[in-house]
Amino acid sequence: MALSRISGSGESDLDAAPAVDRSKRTAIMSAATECFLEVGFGATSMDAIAQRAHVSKATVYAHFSNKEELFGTIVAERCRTAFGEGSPLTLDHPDVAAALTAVGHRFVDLLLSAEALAMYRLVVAESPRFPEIGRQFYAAGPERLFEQLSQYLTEAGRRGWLKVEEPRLAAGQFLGMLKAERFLQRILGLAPAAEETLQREIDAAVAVIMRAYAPS
Amino acid sequence: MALSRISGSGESDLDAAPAVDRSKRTAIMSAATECFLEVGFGATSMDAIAQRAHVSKATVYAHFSNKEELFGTIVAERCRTAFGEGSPLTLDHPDVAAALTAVGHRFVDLLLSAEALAMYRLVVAESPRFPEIGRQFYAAGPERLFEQLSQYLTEAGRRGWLKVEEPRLAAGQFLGMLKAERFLQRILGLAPAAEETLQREIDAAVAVIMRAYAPS
DNA sequence: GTCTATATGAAGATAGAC
DNA sequence: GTCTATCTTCATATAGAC
Repeated sequence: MALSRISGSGESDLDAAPAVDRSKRTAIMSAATECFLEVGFGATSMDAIAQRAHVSKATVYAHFSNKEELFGTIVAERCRTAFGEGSPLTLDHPDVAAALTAVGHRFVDLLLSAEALAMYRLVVAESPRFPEIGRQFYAAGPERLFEQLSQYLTEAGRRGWLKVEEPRLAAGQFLGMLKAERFLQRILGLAPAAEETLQREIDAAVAVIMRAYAPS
Repeated sequence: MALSRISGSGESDLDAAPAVDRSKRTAIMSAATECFLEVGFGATSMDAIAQRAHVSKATVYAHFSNKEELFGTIVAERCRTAFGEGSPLTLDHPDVAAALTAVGHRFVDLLLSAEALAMYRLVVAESPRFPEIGRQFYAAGPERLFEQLSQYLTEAGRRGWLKVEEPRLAAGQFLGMLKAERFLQRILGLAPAAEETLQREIDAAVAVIMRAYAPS
């Protein structure tokens, strides 16, 4: 947790006056992020945010005109950073099964992390009220992952390691198999599965893909 | 929907004994269900429920001691009924691919229905506050489906139609492949996929299972 | 049980001093 | 910009008549 460093998309070299401002603004966003992720939009009060940020409520309103804007700003910021900027998924590995296994582990770890679960819950709950955040979330997270894996599968197909006619679809199948059950169980608050169970499921998903898309 | 049938000046023709009480309670539950599914727990006011049920707010409190109890009652009731009592998934078909395709269609249709999406969103959003509903939802919905499909795969394996060592896992893989992307896109408010796209994905998922678990 | 009317409190947002 | 104090709205919940 503890997202302490929040700056906009650019480096503002003008750090003369807004020095204090920045620090308060950062504290507010940090506090608000925690509150929203913990109890959701509706149950988070501006009082609670101000209190956690060690700031008066009026100061919060000096930086964000209302609760919706604060929420939107935070989720947008979170979408840009939470999924990793570069995502160095080096998929040049010659062993397809090993590469898929590595991707699978990374995916499952990310997906089942407490922060990802909280973020997902928040976006799902509020996307009807804030249609934009659903779009942003999907584009920043799942979409990019699908795209990366899809490109890898395309390349693997080109080299004859696999026989995939629709890489995008195959990528969805692989990630879907990994997500199955476990994510749903966690998001609904059921007891988490054992580590070795997850390991087995990743291996099984890889095996299915390898068999189903084996070059004839 | 809108079960709210209010007999105006005391003309209860066909109804005999528990007329008044039941009818109000039913109207309240029906109205509350609609409200909760539409805007969620937090954004639903008891005033709105009373108004939609054509009942005073005090009457609502005469039947349910508070908002939480009303919510819990409704979701529990919904979990029991929404997923179908019998679920006549007749999986005795000799053609495995056809059977899986049928299951796939049913699953996808249910999953992408407006009501299922609303219910899912509600449960996901509120399960931290109401831990019990997450459990109930999973047991009544996904768990039963997994179990049914798992039993079918077990039987198919026994008859030599497939070679599945872990039916539960394979069931999860199949349903996970079907759920991939589309459900997420819908739950996040993105544009729905074309019908033919869904059809293709179901066929592709069936094909993967058939190839991966083909008897050697 | 059901209604009208109201108590109580919480939360979003603002006024005005510094 | 930042604070304290306050306004205003609205939602939960209840009181009391019928």
